[in-house]
Amino acid sequence: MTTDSKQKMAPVRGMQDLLGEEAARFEHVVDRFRDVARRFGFRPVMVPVVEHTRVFQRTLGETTDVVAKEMYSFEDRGGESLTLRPEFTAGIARAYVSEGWQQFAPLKLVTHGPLFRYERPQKGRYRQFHQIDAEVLGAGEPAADVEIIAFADLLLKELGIGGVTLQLNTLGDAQTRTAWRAALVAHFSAHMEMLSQDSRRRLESNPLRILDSKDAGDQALVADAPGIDGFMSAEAGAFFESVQKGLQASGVGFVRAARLVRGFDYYRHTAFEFVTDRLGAQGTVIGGGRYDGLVEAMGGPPTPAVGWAGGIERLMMLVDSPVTAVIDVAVVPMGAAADAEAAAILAELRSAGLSTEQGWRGNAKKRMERAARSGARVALILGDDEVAAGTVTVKLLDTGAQEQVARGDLRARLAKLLA
RNA sequence: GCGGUCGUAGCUCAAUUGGUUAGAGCGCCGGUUUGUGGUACCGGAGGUUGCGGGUUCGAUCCCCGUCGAUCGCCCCA
Repeated sequence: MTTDSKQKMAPVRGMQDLLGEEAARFEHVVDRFRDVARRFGFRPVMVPVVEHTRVFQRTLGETTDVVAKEMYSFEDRGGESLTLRPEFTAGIARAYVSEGWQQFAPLKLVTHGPLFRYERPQKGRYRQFHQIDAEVLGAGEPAADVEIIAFADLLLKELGIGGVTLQLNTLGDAQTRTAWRAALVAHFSAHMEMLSQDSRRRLESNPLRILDSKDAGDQALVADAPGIDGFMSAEAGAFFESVQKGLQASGVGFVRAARLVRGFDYYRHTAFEFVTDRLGAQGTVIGGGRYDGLVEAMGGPPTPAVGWAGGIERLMMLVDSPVTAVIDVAVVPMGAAADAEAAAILAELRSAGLSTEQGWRGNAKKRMERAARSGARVALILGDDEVAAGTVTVKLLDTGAQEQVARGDLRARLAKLLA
């Protein structure tokens, strides 16, 4: 690439490098996710980043944008079509089938990692993005829906994210959804000339989507479109009722969003989104629902399932308290004898569970500067005098107070100071 | 994929309606102090103004293209 020789190296479009506070916030989101997952009894699952292209084609529905134009697909050296995963659910369902995980059902699983979609990047929307993901496989009870939504709700609380609303809806069972969909198509077809260009296309591909069109003209039509409640089967109605009662009992606040639908074909019953108005056009922070037909479509046994995914980049933008890495102790050795002693002290403190740092270069001033900047609470100054006397100078960096501590008493003294 | 705005040092931004050698703060490196930080003072490095082309005596500034960022649409976490 001779034309690139002058050009600075840059990340691929829509992919980003994170360092410092941003990287720390990313980790913070994942840490809280793991902790809350543990409390809800979810177990980790690992699935590949790459799948056979047909895994996503079959499950996402041929007409969705993700499959039609957003997949990172390529041929490997054997000529097989592979795809970088654009979402988690399909891969997990595939694993459930190919690994015979039905023997463990019901399974409560969590995972997180990178996903890829070839889209126009925007704030909170990237070509490589990251999600946290939770799934319950093999449970058709509304209590599973309640539990997994409560999980997301508690996570948002633990992250201190306010101003997020849980929007809840149902798509009913297969009959309900089919009947409702037919009624919507009839309604919108009757007013075809008033529909926006986009919505005319949706009428073919995904009529439910017209319901949350942002076009003002469409919204007028949507206002008197038939609601799902008129088509709900008794079973589907009872299911939704049960989910709502469970959420209320769990203290999870929500609003009914009758226009909320899901893009993917395999959703049934519960659909939900945690939305915010702080991220521009990308309002959804966590979204999910029930997908009872998916595993069967993958060639597995009929398996009810419910899950959600949350965008880590979006969540980190809403975490307002920055989390900074903290070092307990910074060691400042001066001179060759001190270097050896410092290595011994570092090994000891690290084994004892303290986070430690040491100045590698510069005079005492430079090393103290770095020690202060590392965020350390205590500096250990170690020179020829201390080595000879078998002591360490312990300095509290916030007050500046310092004292001589015998080498053998160091750990006990530090434990007291850092408590 | 479509439309709007933007692109100057590592970062945040200046540069009078097109005019000498493109500046500042922060950060970085060094010094005042080769055993003491968060303050102060002094000095230094660092830019083909995203990239390519055009107009002009002359372009950071005007025009076109391209790449990237950003906002909205589509779709979605």
